[in-house]
Amino acid sequence: MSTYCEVLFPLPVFQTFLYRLPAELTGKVRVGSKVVAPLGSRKLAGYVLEVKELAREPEFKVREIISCPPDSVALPEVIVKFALELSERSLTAPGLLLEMAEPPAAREKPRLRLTITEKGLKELVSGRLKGRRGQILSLLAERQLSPVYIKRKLKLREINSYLRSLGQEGLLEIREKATRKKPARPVGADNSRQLVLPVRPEGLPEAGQPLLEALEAGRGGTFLLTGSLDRRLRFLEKIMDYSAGHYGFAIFLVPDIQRLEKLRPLEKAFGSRAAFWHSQLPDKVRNNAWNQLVSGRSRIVFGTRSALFLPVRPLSLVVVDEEHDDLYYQSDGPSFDAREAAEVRAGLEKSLLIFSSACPRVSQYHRHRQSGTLIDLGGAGVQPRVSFYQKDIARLLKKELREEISPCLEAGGRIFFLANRKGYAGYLFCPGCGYVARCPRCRIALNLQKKDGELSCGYCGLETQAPEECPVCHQKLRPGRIRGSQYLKEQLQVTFPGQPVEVLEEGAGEKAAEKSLKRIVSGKSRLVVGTEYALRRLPSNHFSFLVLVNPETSLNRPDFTAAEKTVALVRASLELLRAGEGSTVAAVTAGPPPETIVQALSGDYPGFFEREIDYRRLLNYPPFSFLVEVGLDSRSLRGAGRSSRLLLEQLGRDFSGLELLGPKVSRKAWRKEQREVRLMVRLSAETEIEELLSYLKKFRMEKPSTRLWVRVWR
DNA sequence: AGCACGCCGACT
DNA sequence: GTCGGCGTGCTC
Repeated sequence: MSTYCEVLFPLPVFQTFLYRLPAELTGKVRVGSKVVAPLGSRKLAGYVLEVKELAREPEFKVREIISCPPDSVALPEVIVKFALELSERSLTAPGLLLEMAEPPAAREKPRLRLTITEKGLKELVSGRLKGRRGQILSLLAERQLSPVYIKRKLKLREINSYLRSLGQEGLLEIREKATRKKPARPVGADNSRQLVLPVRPEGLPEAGQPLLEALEAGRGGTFLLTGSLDRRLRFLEKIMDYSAGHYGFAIFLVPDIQRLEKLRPLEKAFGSRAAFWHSQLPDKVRNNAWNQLVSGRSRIVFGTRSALFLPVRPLSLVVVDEEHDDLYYQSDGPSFDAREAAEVRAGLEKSLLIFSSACPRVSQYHRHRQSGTLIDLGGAGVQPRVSFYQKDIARLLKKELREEISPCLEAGGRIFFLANRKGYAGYLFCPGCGYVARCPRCRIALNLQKKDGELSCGYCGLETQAPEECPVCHQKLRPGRIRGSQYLKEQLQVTFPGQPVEVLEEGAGEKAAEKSLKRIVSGKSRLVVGTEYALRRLPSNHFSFLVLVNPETSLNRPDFTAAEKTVALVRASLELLRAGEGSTVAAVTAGPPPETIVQALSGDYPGFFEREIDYRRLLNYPPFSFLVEVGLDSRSLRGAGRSSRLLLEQLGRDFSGLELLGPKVSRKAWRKEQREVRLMVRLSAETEIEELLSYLKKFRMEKPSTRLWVRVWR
C-alpha cells in the first residue's frame, strides 16, 4: 500500500500522469498542489488532481514525484474543478487552462543567457562546425543571447537539443537569472466578512430588484441586463459595491484590454477596493493586483478572460459586459468562449451571473425573455440627429456632406468616418450584365488590389488573379467604385485641404496606432477615418459628427449573425459621439437604408429583435437549432484533411439527424504554415451538443496527432 | 509542448 | 558511409 497522485501538466494533452508520492511528501501534497515530476527526459511542474492509495502497482511503470516547491501555494479546489469542466466543454487541454491560474510570481520563468566559451570560439575559428550548430555559435561569437532570440533568428522549431549537445561539449555556457517573489496566501471560504447587516444600496431602478434578490439569496442564477451603457454601468457599479461589501468577490469581465482601459474611471471610483487584471500587465502591477485581491483588500476585479482563473473566494457576482462581443471567443491560445467559462465558474460557486449589453446576442435575448430573466434598464444612450443619404460618398463629399461638415470643423468639431474596408476596396464588375467577381467559397465580392490587380477575399483570404473578361457575357471587366479607408482619406484631403486626416485601422503596427491616437485625442487631427478596429481604440464621447460609409455591406457577410453584428457595429460607432445634444450622424447607403441600420441608429433593439428572430426561425438558425464549428489541425495539412474526411464519414453514419454545412479549408490554411480544416454542423436539439462533444473526445483519442477545437452557437 | 527516434537525401 | 534536417509518437 502506497500513496499515489494524478498530475496534470501544462501541455496540449488530455491525459493525466500517475506518480508515487515519496513518504516525506505525504500529507504535504493535496489537490491543487504544485509538484515537480519527471516526464520522459524532462523535469516538469504540474498540478495534483487527486491523491490516492493503491493496493498494488499499476501495469505501467510509475515514477516518483521529485518535489513540492515549498513556497508555492496550492490552487483552490474550485479552480481545479473549473479548469476541468471548462476543458470538457471546450475540448481544450485542461493543463493549459490550469496554467492560466498560475500565481504571477510562479509564472516568471527563469531567463536564460547563452555565452560562447573559449573552447567554442576556437572550434568556430577552426571551421569544423557546420550546419545549425555552427550558425548558433557564430551568432554567439558577437554577443550573449537568449535561446528564444536564436530560435527566432534561425527559424528553428526546436533549439534545446542543439544547446544541450553544444553545452555538453563545453562550447557554450547556459546561465539563468531568475527573480522570485513569494505569492500571497489565497483566502479561504471563511473570508466572507459579513460584519455588518447588509444595507441595500439606494436609488436602484425598480427593474433591477430581481438581481438584488438573487444576490442576497446566494443561490446563483443568470440574468441578461440590457439598456443604455450609462444606465447599466451605474447599476452594475452599485451592485458590485453591494456584493463586495457584504457577500463576496465580484468579477467584471470585458472582451478585451481596450475596453478595460475605457473603464479606468469606474475602477478609480472604487479606489483600492477594485483592481484591474489582464494577461499583459507589467510584472509589478500584476503582482500588486494579485496580492490585493488574494489578501481580500480588493474584492472587485475588472478584467479580461484570465480574471476568471483568479483564486478569489467566495465569488458572489460575475458580470459579463458587452456580452455580444465576439472577442469573448478566442481560438488562439487555450481556446474557449469566456462567456461559457463565466457560466462554468459562476455555476460552481453559485454566484450571480449577469450578462450585459445594449445589443445582446439574439439567441441570448430570446432565451432570457422566455425565462423571465431579462432586465431592461431602458435609456436611449446617445441620441444624435440622423440623416440618410443614398449616394456615392465621393459625390456627397463634394456637396452635401461638405456643407454639413465644414461648419462643424470650423467650430472645432471632430468627425469620424466609419469605413467598411481597409485600403481602396475596389471590386470588379461587368458593365454589360452586372456580374460581380465573388469569392467561390464565401459568395461575397472580392477586393481588387490597387497595385497588382489581384483579387482577394476579405473574409476567407482567398487570392486569385483578376480575370480579363466577364465569364457570363465576355465583355471586358471594369473596376468598381472604391471607397475603402485609404480612398476616403484621399477624398477628404481633396475636400478639406490643409486639414490633417488620420486613418486608424488594423495592420499599421502598434507604434503607428498609438501615435495616431495621440494626435486624435489631443485634437490635433480632427478628421478620422477608421474601420471596426478603430471603434475599440478610439475614446468614447469624443466626436460630434459621425459618417457611416455603407454600413449595410456588413449585413451581407455570409454568417447568420451578420445582422446582430451590424447592430453592434452601429451602436459602437454611436458610443464615440459626445453625450450631449448636437451630435450628428450621416448614414450613407447604396440603396434605401435597411431597417436593421435604421433601428440600430434609433436604439430600437426590441424592434430589430422581433424581425431577426422571425428570420432565424424561418431559416432554422440558433436559437432554433444549434451550430457547432469543428476545427481540425494536424502537423501536416494532409493529416488534417485525412482526419476531417474520416470524421465526416463517421459523423454521417453515427448521427442521423445531423446536417453538415461545410467542410472548408479555413482562412488560416492558405497561409502556408497553417494547416487547418473546419466543418460546420447543425444540430436540432441541445442534448445533441453533449453527444457530439463526447463523440469528438472519442475521435480525439483514436487520432491523437490531430488537434481539435469546437465552437458552439446556441 | 518537447524530446527521442527513425527515415531520407547530400556530401566527405 | 554518416550527418543533419524533418516527420511521428510518447510521456506515468
